[in-house]
Amino acid sequence: MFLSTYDSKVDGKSRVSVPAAFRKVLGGDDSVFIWPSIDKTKRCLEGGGRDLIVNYQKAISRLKPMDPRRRALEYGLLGQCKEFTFDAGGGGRIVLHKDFKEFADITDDVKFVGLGDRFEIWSVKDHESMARDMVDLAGESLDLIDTFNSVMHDFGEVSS
Amino acid sequence: MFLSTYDSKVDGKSRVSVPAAFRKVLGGDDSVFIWPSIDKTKRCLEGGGRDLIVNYQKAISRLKPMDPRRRALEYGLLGQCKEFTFDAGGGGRIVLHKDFKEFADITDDVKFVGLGDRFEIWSVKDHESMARDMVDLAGESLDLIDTFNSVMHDFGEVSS
DNA sequence: CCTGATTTCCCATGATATCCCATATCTGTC
DNA sequence: GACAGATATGGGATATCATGGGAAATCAGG
Repeated sequence: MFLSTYDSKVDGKSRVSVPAAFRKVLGGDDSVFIWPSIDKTKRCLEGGGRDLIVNYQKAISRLKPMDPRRRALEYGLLGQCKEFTFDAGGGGRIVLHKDFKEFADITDDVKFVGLGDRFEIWSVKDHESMARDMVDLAGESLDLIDTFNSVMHDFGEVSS
Repeated sequence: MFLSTYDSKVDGKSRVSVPAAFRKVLGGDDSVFIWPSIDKTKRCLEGGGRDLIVNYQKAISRLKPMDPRRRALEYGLLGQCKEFTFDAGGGGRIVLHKDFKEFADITDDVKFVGLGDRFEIWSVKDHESMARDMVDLAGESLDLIDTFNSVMHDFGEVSS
């Protein structure tokens, strides 16, 4: 699981080091998959491992071929998602392309935010305002997981 | 998987360079298969590897012989699809024939869009308007793959 | 058979991506 | 606190890719 938040920085050659903890999650794969978030409320990049993209592709391929939403997801996800191979001798770095940087307003300092099955890459400025909003909303949402946990406790513990 | 979007250009001899990343997906095969899209809402070319065309042929051959849709797919796909061999010393280029260029309104600058098991080739002009629409709709369709992932997570963990 | 058009093969070049190495910094263990 | 290993960072060398152009082979028509 991609967890926690890490600082990193984009250098003069557009290289950025993926946090070692995230690289461990990738299980030794020598590349990572990153795409501009298609959630319109977020101006950040999203990333994950090969399995995640394969799962997305499978999910998309199960939709009806002529469904406009299928096509939208194909283009918005697969058509934008790019495989980045780690710098062979440079310790877990990838080269962030110009259009990716521009999309997320990234110039130098960035935050990697682990979200479980994937992570996000934010400019520090946008991350601050976003995180402020999220913390407020998280405090108001605790009851959701309490409810979720009690439901799972009733059914999950019994069945396993 | 064919992923991401790449710029390319058709030159004065109708040659266009297939992006190196896509050529890697083809696994070293020295040709690629391209056809005019049979989806009436798209004016673009589609492409893929040999396996894809073989799979399409198999899928089509499973339809009932007298089924008009089978014949439509045969003509629209197999009857239009052409095998393009890469320029032997010219770095992954193919020669795009006149009728293919005309179908997709391609003159010079093009976009290769990876969609997982296949890719599309668009004129830059048509791609822009199409991509604009897709990005909007994609953001509203995220719940489709989130639902899929949560279902797979529930059953995947249990079975593994 | 000849000629012109078309297709395929081949080569060179500049820009960019990838590879590689060294150093600085951080983290965990004793 | 000292030390070793892991990680992050900076810079340069090399390989790859995309592009343009010409030569040679093949095809089509008279």
